[in-house]
Amino acid sequence: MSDKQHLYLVDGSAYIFRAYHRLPPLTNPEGTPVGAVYGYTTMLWKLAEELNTAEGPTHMAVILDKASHSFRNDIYEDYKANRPPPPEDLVPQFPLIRDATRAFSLPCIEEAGLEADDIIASYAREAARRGWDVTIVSSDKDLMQLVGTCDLNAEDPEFPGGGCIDMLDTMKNLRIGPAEVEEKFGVPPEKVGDVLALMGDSVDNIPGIYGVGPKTATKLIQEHGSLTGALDAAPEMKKSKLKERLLEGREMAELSRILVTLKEDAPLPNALSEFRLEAIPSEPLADFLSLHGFSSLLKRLEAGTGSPSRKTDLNPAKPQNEGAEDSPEGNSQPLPDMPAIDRSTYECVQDEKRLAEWVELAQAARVLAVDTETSALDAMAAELAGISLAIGPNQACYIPLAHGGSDMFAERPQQVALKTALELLKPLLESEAVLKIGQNIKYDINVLARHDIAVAPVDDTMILSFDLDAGRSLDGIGGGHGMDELSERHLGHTTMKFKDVCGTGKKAIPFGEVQLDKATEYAAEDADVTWRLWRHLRPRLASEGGTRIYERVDRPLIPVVAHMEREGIKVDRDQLARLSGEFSETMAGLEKTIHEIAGEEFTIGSPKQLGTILFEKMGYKGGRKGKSGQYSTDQAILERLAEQDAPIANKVLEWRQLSKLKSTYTDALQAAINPKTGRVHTSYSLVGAQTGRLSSTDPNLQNIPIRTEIGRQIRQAFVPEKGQVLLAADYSQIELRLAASMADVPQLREAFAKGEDIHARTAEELFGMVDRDTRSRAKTINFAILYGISRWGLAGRLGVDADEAQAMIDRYFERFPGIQRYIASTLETVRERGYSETLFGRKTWFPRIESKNQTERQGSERAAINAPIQGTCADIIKRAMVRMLPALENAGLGHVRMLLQVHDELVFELPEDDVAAASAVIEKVMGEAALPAVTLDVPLAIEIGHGASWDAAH
DNA sequence: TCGTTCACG
DNA sequence: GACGTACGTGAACGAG
Repeated sequence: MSDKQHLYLVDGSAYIFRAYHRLPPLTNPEGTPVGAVYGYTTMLWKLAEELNTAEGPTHMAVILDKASHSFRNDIYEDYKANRPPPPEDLVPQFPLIRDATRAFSLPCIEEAGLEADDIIASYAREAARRGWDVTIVSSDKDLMQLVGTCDLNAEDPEFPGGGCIDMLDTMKNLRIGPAEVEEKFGVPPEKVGDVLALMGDSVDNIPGIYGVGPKTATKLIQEHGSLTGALDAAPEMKKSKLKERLLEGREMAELSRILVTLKEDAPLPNALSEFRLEAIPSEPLADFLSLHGFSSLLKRLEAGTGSPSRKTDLNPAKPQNEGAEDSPEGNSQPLPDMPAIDRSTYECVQDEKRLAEWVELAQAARVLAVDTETSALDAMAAELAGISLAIGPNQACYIPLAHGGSDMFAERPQQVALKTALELLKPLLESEAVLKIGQNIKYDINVLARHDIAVAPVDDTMILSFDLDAGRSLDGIGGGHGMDELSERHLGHTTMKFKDVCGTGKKAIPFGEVQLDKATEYAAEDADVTWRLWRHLRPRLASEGGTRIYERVDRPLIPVVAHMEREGIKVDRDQLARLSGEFSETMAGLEKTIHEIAGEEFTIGSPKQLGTILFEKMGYKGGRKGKSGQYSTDQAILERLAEQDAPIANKVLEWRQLSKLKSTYTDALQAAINPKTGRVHTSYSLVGAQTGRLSSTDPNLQNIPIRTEIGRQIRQAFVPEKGQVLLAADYSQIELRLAASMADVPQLREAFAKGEDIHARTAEELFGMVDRDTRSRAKTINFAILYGISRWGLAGRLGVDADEAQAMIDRYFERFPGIQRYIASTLETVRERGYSETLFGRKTWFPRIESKNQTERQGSERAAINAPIQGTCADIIKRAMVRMLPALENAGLGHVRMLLQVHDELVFELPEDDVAAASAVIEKVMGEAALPAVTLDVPLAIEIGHGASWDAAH
């Protein structure tokens, strides 16, 4: 449909307020503030660039608010009465907004007595009625009422098809369609007005009903269908605050309903056809840009790159990475052999005979999706509530095992006894001949391991997704590999949500208290979806080159990491409690001193209050910073103040350190001790970091203090069992070694081969001499290289100006040309293919690598330079972990326990007498972990220590 | 829920 | 000359 019209309506007034608060206070050469104007101009530029895409606008107009008085004030005089006057330095920018709009040769619409929202609504409806698509460029929630497809207009033969209305939030780069609206409000767009009327709006001074916020408002509309429905139902509600408020507030709600209703039939001052976009003439635009000193845009305009103009023929647009995050190519075809998900087909297995039949069916199927339902999220503490199985699409069941037991059930429902069920399932779950598929199956492995079932072999859809698509979806929780998201993306199916089954917050119930019919629908669907995802993702491994990393690294790692989590690590509760006490005391003293110095009491932990005290009350210099307009009070700033003889700064720093250590470590770790095992069991995420690293949560054991003396006391609380020691083995300088090998830097390779001090060698190369200062600078530069260098970043770190930093970078590249070649070729490959690759073939996608947003693009570039190095390091230690326990076993050291992984370090627990023998095995396995798949040009050196605590092992 | 700060590699 | 600083994480806290 190349003749489809697409109208963009830009909500200019709303935009400039956001731009004003988001951008630094720039001024033009004449000294007029133009920050918001600049933001507005770049936004129009961005939209204009979309002219060239198939999705882009064919028509565009900017709508502005003309005056503060509108017809709503005639109805309700307090409408928008709470609005503070616009900030002083924004006022002179309003007229410039019109200039900017004209500079783009775009029509600019404003009408007295009507707000921008009403004009937008009226144009949007008119255009959609004609079958045009409409995009409203705004994030105003009131406008979300308009989103959706217009009904076909059967009575109007001239315009038979309805167009779609959606929204675009250019700041967040988000498209808002009906699904997003429903996600935000819990109701479809046409009912958004009802929700808004109930909740009111303090900014516009729309009263709503007192005490009703978004949550309650949504619930009321969901339950009663409409505002009137909810208000009418109030007298029948059971006695409650809510009921009273609804009864009392009825009038206010009805008034609010009128205020939030958009006027959709306002007379239109211009015909839609006048909004037709052609190429944007560059002279007025160039004049405007140069007048206000927007020289980067001017340069782009002159260079013709990104010059906004509509091409006459729409080339079939080549796939744009930017838009690809929610639909990786080749993923969207429906799977022809799969029927739609039908929850009514799921079976609840409540007797032994039926369970035995299912086991037999699964044995025959050879592929089985498994999901365990439990009372909590902690695999080491949660109780098993039931198990679901799936052997094909819509062939799924739920086996309740511990449902009922509270008074929510009249009587405990019929179910197979836990012990009997597990006996029947054990041979199936342990059968070499049956592949068990799970979504994050490490969790199920651990839950079932506590019932003496060793689930194997396994496949994991979450990890399949990670190995195929890491980095491709940048949004969402779970890194974009959660089941709900995968189901949506690959199956086009919206799953039942856990919170709809178990509730949320205080009212949440454990899964075992869910009624069986509902529990079956939810649990069996999870298994069904998992099975389908596997069918979809697994074949992609082979066709997209994911087999190597999945089969050789990540899949074998699952049982290994599961085992480490079950082992846990002992912590000395008394030692932690003692530290907590000490920290509290010291903090109390510091707090007193700080308050005395400040001359008043305040919350030291509040950066906002602290900033006010330091920079306003006490008058220290160090200005405001950051996008929120708040004073920054971070470590670097406080250290600078301390140097300027601000005694309070050091006290605050010390207080901060103790506060952090106490709340994050000494207190939290005590609470994390598992009462059954007496140890702390972290949970590792295998998809936690885009680069392939693990991450650790609940508690995070990958960030236990080590850098300061006081922090190290916490490490001392990590201890072995009696008669044993902790042993820590870490890769020395592994990322630099990998860089030297991958980028081919002969001097560094040679230094590593000889076991030289690598930073000293770098200093020698760069500065021709080695002393403390040059070595330290060299070290900083070495790390900067690993992270993707920028001269500003390096300048900041070294305390030199950008020119000097640039000179050092030039020097570095001159001495080590391999590094420069590596960076260039890595970026080239990533731009071409969209992803980076480790030596072992792990892909990380960078959808923003060609972003037109400079900050975003440069950020992606730095990440893309770092990813192959960090990722290769992750691959190597993962391979070592997979081989470690069998190697120890072979050496007669089967009782050595591997407890923790911290990116380049492994921690073990073993009898003191075995340290020498185990060290030899550990060093060999870690040192040779890349082989035979990859031969590095540098040796991997391992440092090993042991002792009576984790601290002592270093 | 978001932003800030800070613990680690 | 603008970005407001290097890469990758997770937890706690205050504030709205």
